[in-house]
Amino acid sequence: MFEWHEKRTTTPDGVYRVLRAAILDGSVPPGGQLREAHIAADLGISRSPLREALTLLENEGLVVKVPFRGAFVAEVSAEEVAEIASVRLLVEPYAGELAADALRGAERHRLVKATEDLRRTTDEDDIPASIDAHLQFHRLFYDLSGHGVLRELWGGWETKLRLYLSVDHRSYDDLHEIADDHERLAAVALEGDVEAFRRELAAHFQSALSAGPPDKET
Amino acid sequence: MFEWHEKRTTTPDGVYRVLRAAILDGSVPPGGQLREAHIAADLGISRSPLREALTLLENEGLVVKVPFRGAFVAEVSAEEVAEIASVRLLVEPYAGELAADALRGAERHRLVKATEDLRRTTDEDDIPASIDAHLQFHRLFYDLSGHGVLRELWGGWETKLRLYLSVDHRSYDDLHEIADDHERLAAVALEGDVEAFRRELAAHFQSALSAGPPDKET
DNA sequence: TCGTCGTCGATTGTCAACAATCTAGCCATG
DNA sequence: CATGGCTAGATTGTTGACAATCGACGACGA
Repeated sequence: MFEWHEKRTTTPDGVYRVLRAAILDGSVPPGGQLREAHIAADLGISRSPLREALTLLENEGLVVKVPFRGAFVAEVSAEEVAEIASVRLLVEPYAGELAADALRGAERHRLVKATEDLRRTTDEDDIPASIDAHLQFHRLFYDLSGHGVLRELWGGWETKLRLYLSVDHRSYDDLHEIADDHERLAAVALEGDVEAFRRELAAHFQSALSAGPPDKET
Repeated sequence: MFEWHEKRTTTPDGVYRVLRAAILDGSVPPGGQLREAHIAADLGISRSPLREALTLLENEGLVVKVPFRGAFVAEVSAEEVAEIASVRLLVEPYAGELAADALRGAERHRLVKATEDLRRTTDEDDIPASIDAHLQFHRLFYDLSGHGVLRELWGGWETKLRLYLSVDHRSYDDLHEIADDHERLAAVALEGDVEAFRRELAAHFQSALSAGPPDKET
């Protein structure tokens, strides 16, 4: 039922990665229950390391544990994504500013590659790959900012965003527009124009979210 | 060696709170090792829930676990505090803006109380209480912002800041100045002047950090 | 027929023992 | 005397079994 067939993880926190991958791949649907005994048996390990991995995932916000009820994969709401976007609008331009030197210099090829990947995957309508490329693009600024807290911040958001995007493809109505957005973002980032970066980012969120939430169901 | 004598926590995540309190109280110095068997015996519980609590604390950044070596309480560096400050400078004014309505309205008394607490505790040179009041003051903006992600952000920072402040009192050379800073902060927050808030906050960090790091030891 | 209560099965939380690993001290050796 | 390997103790990681709790099914009574 899971897909660790290749890596055959031993026990430490590789379990964590396996579960995370399974959740993000959609092998376990949001709201679905994660039964410890079953998973532990499948992975050929005991429940202790599994519980540890579940605790990790709970802190990351990917699963919700209810006492004596079990662990369920979280459902990321459009509201939460919007909240994350509102904070990203504040910090991501700063990350871009800090990363500007690296982007213009030795690491420029990574930005170019990320942009090209996003363009190619959207052209091919390869949604999963485009999500990867999309997240990789934004991650770049945090990675190259040389700012540990910023990097940590993005790490906490990326999984949630990936889960949301994997489930909810509505925001991907117009893939080409997304590629356009990011080419403009890359351009202003290279220029080092923080304010323009913020504007482009806001526009990007606008187009993504406007396509987005249909109507509240909860 | 620990101080759960009052609450007599059973087992769930109360262990987590006990350990956290012990670390923040300085009962276990930064860098000190947390031996599972010993702690479990002291608390009268097994190692399983204890390990879970340690995992929680590791994610929170309060302890660092090295495989087969043990768990050690983290040492928060001045650099990390500075990084947190640089991000707070971006998001805290936003939190204040979102909280402005509540602060001017029904929840105004909480801001007044926090400001008074900070003034009183600094006047009395009660350092631990002033740290509480100080953190409580800033937390207020995040709490009242009605923004889940912002609140979560602050929650992740507060423990680290508290640990840093508990150990490193250098930034508390001039307690009165800190009280002054926050009275100005409260004033501009009530006015709803975001840019002024940002300036006051920057000045606050400036005065705190300039007093701060003596010289690198790591 | 509907509501309530008790029991059963399933699942999570906890415990104590076993295996794997690391550090410290000692002894032999160059 | 310094250095290398080795053994012993301590500590963490893992396992399987036991206890506590919850939800659901079914019987009973109004």
